[in-house]
Amino acid sequence: MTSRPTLASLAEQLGLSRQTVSNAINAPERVKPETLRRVNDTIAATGYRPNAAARQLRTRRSRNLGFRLMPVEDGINGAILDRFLHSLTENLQEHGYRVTLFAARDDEAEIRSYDELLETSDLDGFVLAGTHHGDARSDWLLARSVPFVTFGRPWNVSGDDKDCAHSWVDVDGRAGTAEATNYLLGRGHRRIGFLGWPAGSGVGDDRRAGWASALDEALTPADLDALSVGVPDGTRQGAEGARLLLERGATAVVCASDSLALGASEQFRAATPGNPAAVIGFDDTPVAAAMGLSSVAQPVEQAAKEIVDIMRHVLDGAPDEQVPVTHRLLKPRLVLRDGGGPLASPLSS
Amino acid sequence: MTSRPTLASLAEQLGLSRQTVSNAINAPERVKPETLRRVNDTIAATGYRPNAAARQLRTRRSRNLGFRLMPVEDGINGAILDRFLHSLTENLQEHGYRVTLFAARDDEAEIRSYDELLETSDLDGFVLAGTHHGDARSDWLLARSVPFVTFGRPWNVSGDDKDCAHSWVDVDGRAGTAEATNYLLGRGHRRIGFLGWPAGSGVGDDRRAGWASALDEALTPADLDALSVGVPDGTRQGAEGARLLLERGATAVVCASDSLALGASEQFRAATPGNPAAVIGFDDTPVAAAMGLSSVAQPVEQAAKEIVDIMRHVLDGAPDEQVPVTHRLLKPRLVLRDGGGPLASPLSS
DNA sequence: CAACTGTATTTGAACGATCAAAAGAGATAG
DNA sequence: CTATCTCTTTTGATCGTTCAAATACAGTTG
Repeated sequence: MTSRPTLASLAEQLGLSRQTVSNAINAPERVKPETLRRVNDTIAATGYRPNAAARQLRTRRSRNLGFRLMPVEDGINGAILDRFLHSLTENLQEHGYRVTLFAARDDEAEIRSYDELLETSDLDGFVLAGTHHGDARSDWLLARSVPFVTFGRPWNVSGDDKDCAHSWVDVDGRAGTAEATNYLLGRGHRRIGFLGWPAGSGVGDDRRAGWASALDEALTPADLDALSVGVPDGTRQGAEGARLLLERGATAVVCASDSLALGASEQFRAATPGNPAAVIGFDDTPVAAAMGLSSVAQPVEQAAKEIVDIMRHVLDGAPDEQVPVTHRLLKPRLVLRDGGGPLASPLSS
Repeated sequence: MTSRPTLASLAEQLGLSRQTVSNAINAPERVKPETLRRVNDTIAATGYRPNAAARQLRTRRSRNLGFRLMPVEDGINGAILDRFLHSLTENLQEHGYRVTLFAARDDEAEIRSYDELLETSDLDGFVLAGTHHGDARSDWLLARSVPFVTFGRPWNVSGDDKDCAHSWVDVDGRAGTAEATNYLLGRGHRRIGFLGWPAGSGVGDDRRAGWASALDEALTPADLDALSVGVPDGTRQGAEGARLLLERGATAVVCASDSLALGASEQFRAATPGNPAAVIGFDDTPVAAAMGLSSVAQPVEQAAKEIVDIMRHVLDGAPDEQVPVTHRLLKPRLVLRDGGGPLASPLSS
């Protein structure tokens, strides 16, 4: 066994030239079928693999995409990004791409990283999670026409998604909370509260809107107003908010996150012992599963797949081809559990 | 603004040769101080960054390490790997290394990935999580003398770590459960149970051993035997196991995971209403934090740092220098919380 | 038969860095 | 004055691939 085979060594072995072997790999249609077969045979026999660095040097493509790891926050909601990242990696891998991670404390540091990673030319593009409108990061990338797709809408103030200059894939939170609310309506609840975050966050307001739309006919605007509470994310805050909602006569609650739902569920169970809590969370995190909490599940695997599709379109397309900006809104799925904590009996439905 | 600066363009600008500029970057001591200053100035002025691909092609180093994303399991314990990965990325980044992710369904597929990633020569080494003795992966990597460090001991049957042929960093689970048990002893508990997994898993047995050693004097062997329960990981199983322990007179319990602890805590609270549950989990996952559960925290950040240190030693050292195999066992930390779920009152200690 | 067509293959250069060895400039010694 | 040594800088080759253009060859065509 000598050294690793290269194009040149293969070519010599076959009595061909480098370039023909190269063509057999990258542009098979240019090569005579008979030759192609011979080349493929020896490639298989020798286990030849093109050297990534050499290829990258010449083509200026690394088949590597960057993903920024967000600072670990509460970790409950972080779990969903974990699943996303996993799925992203798998999907990209199938198409010969890889994910390179990088960490950054804030958006500014993230941009510095972009610069660095692009300058050394080892990344072809980026996948961003959680952009906001006027996001310095997307602006920076757009200005340099670096390929990127975001998981999450930019939430531009105008509310008009059409003018967004970059592709994104997101989950329709509004549809999710609407479905959750409708489910509770179907179970006979009327005074269904919404436990979310302080107004102003795109995601939060969207989720609230779904709840409000579902109750549009069942409740008066005044009631809607009373039954909507906004608190910072967290279990304790969730319990606090739920207490308020209970005081205002809520018999069920739809939450903007599983953290909130966890706190709320505890509060509801304490208030109405014996009854399974009519609390629905968001994100279907492992905690929700462990606690038997119903929750709205984001189809992160599908999101990752769609993002990869868009990316491939951009990266594998002809160099000058102008790929249209794509926006995809995915429907979440309501996952029903007994809702009463790990030991509660199943719903008698 | 023309095109990206290269060594050659810098050299021309300075009236020097490529190699001198290269030396200024990679071996400053070989360059006259005055020249070095001039070079550094123009590097700063032009924002020059060496092209990673070209460098990689020549040096056969990518400054990229591979990390396999495990299949998402329960996600509760997955959170700890998430933190680890984050810290790993940050630490490597500080030293000019990057993390490339890849997914694999099983060990065999993982090995195929190694092969692929190494052949195309874009990875310098790997960081593995969760190895076991006789692990095909570590054997494969060792046989090819690919640099790698594992997070987790290989748990070889002999129990003798000394003969392990590769470097690892791990957390001393035994010390963790011992500390937890001692804490409960200090609080007046005597019949302290252990809720773990079925015997046979290295990690699980290690954690059980810590509990047993702390109770060595307080309990008879028979009691120890009765107060140790092994069940598959999960909240429901934890509750089930805790029921058993309560029947056998346990007043407190140390668990091998937060999932188990979560179920146990629920069970204990139901059995002794009013009292905060004397349940201690393991891993200090977000769930534990959210539920106010005490737990043994693994210093994953430190583990990541140590792993990076070892890796740097191997990769940045002289090519022929034989780096000694390193084993590091880190002490976990007991994180105390009220233990009574999100709404329970704090301990009246 | 010369001129054209199209297909299949080859050649030389380039990508941007580093390695190995040579060369130039001073200093020191014999 | 030459030889030797050290310090600094330069030269030419090389890593393995792809690009752009050239070549070879067979088949049409007027």
